[in-house]
Amino acid sequence: MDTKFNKKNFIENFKNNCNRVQVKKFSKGETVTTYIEKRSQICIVVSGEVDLIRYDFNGNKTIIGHFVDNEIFGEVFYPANTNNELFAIAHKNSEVLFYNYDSLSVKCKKNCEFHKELTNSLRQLFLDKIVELNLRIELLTTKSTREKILSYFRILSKGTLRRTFTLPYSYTDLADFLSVDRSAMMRELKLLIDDGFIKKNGNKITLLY
Amino acid sequence: MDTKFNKKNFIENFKNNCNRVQVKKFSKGETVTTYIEKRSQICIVVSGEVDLIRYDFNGNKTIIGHFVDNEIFGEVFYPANTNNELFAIAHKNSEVLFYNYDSLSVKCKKNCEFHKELTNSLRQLFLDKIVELNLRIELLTTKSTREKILSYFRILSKGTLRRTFTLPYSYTDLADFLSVDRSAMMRELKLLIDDGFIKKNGNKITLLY
DNA sequence: AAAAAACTGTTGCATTTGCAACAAAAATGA
DNA sequence: TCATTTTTGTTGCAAATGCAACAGTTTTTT
Repeated sequence: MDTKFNKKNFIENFKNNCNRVQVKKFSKGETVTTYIEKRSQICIVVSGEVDLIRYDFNGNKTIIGHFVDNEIFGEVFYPANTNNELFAIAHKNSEVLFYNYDSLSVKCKKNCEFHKELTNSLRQLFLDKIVELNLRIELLTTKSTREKILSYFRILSKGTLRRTFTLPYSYTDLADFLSVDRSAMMRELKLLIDDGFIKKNGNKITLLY
Repeated sequence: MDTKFNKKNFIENFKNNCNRVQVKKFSKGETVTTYIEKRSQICIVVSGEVDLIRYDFNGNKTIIGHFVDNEIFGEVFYPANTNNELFAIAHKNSEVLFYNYDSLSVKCKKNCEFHKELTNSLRQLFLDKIVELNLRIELLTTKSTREKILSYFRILSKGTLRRTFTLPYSYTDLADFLSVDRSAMMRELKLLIDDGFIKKNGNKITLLY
């Protein structure tokens, strides 16, 4: 993915220079946005971590997304006719940048450089998001917990070019990401160790296959 | 989703006027692209249907995507470090438009209007794709086959504003889309009928909840 | 019009998975 | 530093799900 601009720099500049954006701070546990109003709002994590939480028909709570540095999220990325209530909640103290997708083509008062760049940059951010979502779908569409785990580990291994790597999630969050029951996942991890597929030391994993 | 341009018209114009794109025809069963080379290639279904097929580590075949009119697909939307082999196969006789994402910013020889529009339009196509992928992830992250089915049916019902609607997939394809075993899904459908949640008449479903 | 291919519908059975529950360890924060 | 919260690790059990297999329809192709 030859990203033709530096995402971090871009967002930093944008945040400091353009008066059409807002940056707000949230304490851990606070609601960042509700996915009910502001349909055209795009959010970017400037610092911290934000969870996307679903309360379904029966009131069950599931973490369906987890956003960190420079990731985009917001209701604009979700279909209007969903059944569920979605909430973006600060997982840690966080800073989030907001702006309206609608206002993209309009010049801001400062006539800032960043609006000119925005169209191209946003396309790249969108593409990155698609890649990320397709990756997740690849994992979610495997048939077994074992395959989900192994596929994910193989991806991490390829990404780092190492057989040993550190998990970017806690085991609790990993279970959410893979959409499996945590205890079932832990059980399967133990079986994978017993069967000689992996080694596990805290949140460090070694692939042995 | 206030799409600010007509997708169908846009693609039709693009196809006819810009000499940087190629449109090729494929017979049912032919390989459209392999997701191994041409990393920067974007594909659009002009007519027909294209399946995205995964052969995993163990050689199991799964249909992980299904593209129809004007949908975009291609290797550029997939992470480079995937474990699996992906193939786009024509599900019916199809026409597919190809062009390079790289060449986006370059003017074509005709200096065509469509290249000027392309950036904005593509951003919208990307956004549509994100929405579609998020919808699928919503379904895939429910805990049970019953919830997957009901959630999807509720979405179709809301989309059409009708309690009775026609499924856009065959039951075989629906099972793939929801990533459940077909026979297990059929069993669950019967239970949903017995429990009075739905009625089913061929590929027409009525929600009763 | 006949043959082939794809799809629907169904079932028994084995396995996988989720759920509930709890103790111990680690991390957080007041 | 002590108390609280979060995470990890584990297990028995019940329920959900995948798999295999096959017959009957429907659709497509020749």
